[in-house]
Amino acid sequence: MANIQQVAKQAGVSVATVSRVLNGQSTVTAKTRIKVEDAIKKLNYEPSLLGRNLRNSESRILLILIPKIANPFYLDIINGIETAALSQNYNILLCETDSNPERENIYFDLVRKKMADGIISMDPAVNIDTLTELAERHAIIQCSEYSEDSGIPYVTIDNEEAAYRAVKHLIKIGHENIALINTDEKYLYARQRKAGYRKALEEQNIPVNEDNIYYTQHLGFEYGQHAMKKILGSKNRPTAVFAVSDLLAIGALKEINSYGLSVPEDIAVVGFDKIDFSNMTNPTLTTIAQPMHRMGTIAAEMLIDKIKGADVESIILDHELVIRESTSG
Amino acid sequence: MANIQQVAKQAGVSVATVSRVLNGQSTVTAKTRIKVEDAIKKLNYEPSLLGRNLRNSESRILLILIPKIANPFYLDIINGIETAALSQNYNILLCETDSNPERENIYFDLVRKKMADGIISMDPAVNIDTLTELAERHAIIQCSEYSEDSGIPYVTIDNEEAAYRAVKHLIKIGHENIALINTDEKYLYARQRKAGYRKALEEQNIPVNEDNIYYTQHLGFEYGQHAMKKILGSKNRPTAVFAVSDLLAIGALKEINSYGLSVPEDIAVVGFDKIDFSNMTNPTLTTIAQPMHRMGTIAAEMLIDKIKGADVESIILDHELVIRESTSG
DNA sequence: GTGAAAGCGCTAACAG
DNA sequence: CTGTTAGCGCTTTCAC
Repeated sequence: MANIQQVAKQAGVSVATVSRVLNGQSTVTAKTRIKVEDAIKKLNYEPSLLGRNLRNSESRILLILIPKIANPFYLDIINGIETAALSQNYNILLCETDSNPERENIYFDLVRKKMADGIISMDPAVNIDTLTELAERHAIIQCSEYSEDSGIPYVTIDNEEAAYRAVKHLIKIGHENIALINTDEKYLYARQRKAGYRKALEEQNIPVNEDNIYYTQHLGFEYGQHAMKKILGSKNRPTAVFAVSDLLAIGALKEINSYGLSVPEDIAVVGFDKIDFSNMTNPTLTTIAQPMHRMGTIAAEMLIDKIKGADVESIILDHELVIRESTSG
Repeated sequence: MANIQQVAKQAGVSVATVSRVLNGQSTVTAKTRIKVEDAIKKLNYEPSLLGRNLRNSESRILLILIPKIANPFYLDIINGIETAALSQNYNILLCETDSNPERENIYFDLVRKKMADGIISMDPAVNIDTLTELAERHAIIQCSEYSEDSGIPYVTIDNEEAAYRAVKHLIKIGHENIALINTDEKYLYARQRKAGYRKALEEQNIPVNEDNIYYTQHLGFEYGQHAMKKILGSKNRPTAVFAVSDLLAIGALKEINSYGLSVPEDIAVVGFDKIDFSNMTNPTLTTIAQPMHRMGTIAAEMLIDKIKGADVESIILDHELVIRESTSG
């Protein structure tokens, strides 16, 4: 494997000149350039990023922190990040924390040790104190889930407003007894979406019944199934369900079917996220669409700006209610 | 940000000694060690991997090449790879090629330029010539999908045998008119699974009807739906379907439901892969389980061995037929 | 327009 | 047991 010295010798120039050609600097004569390019070709030379990165004190690697790769919610965001990153010559390291602090720390270490230039955190369970501390000396952006107090710039949607619209839609088509399947309120989005649910009900003077609010520990499909089982067994069975994630909603859907009831005739269902599978269920799922891809590209651009030393402002993006079969007979 | 020199000065020792402490070498006095550790703490020092990696001529990064992150098939394998990699202090760069040669080349360049130490390729659409050429100078392992000719070590299952068992199961429960939903035969696994399908039929003297074999361009859900639509419209409607991927099978399931027929009463369905969602459908899907996680850890271990210069042998792992509702009324 | 030389931060061979 | 020093491969000033 040739290095820059051997190329220089082969071309009969100095390493500085080879470096100039490599970096496309225009201060090189056409003639010299050709000589160098020939030598590169002849030796099959590839510049080492290890050398370059050390010299430039950068790794050109971006960390993405997510709790679970398996959660389809992140897919489009990741794609957006990747597109933006690649276009600026950055690569992304996808880090699944599994909500495990040890794993998280392995990845934090990567930026502490300069193997990564910055972090996009999408993990609701991230240790926000450590993240905040890290943000003092490193570039960090929060995406989707965030903590206002941390002072770390974020890009997200208005979760309260989105949940409000979802529930308002259910009310508009005639429902009053609406259950909420929420996750643990330690997560900001859970609190925000619940607030939206409350707001929609209260606005129509429908009393908020705490018994109608169900909490799950995780976002998995089975948890939605489980919550729905409880709902179906309750005394005053709701006629509609709003779940704070599609995965939960799809679980609910399945449980309703197994129970012998129909969606939306007996019970209407609304999800949140518009994951791919929300279109594959029977019936298809009414849900809230977030501009995932855009959120990703914006997060990446914010991060890269921050790495370059720029000041970066938080952004709130638009969302959309997608009405499908699960709320329209 | 302190460097090793400043730590050495602070501790009143040489950089070599600091390096020894960092790397846990036992040739350092307890007293000196303490001095160094104190200095490290005091300066909040973190060793730079950029420097270390250049010096060691390694990046400790492993590339994983997959066509689509969104394909749930890869999730567990990736998890397995990650577990094995992390335990040996490697990190993984998840590379989605989108079956796009340009993207692929960006990632290949990463190993050419020493920013990655090796590749685990799971992309059936990979440019095998380039990969083979790359394998001359770099560590590469094929996982799941492979090319025998390339000479690159692989870990996979016996696709023909697995498909054979799946179809045999359908025959055993009474089916004779069995359709196959396959993908493009440019992929080895497609050819192998079809061979298994043939073998099972021929073994029972059931003639193989080419009209019963349907091809899809991609592995997506919609393609399964589409293929099933054709099958339902055929003159001599099959009573069972074997799809070479769960995604296709789930699409077929949905189409059958929309058509007003029942699974498995009217048509039995078998998939392949045992992705998480195969358990969320109604009815749940009979499918072939591959030891994904193990396949991942083995692939990672093979790759790391290869990076270290060892000789590595290909491995074929066991699979399992998981019988669920879609084939048992 | 090109070259010489310093240095990014680290490890390891060698000497003592 | 510890220090001196060379060098991993590259970029970038500073001279000429």
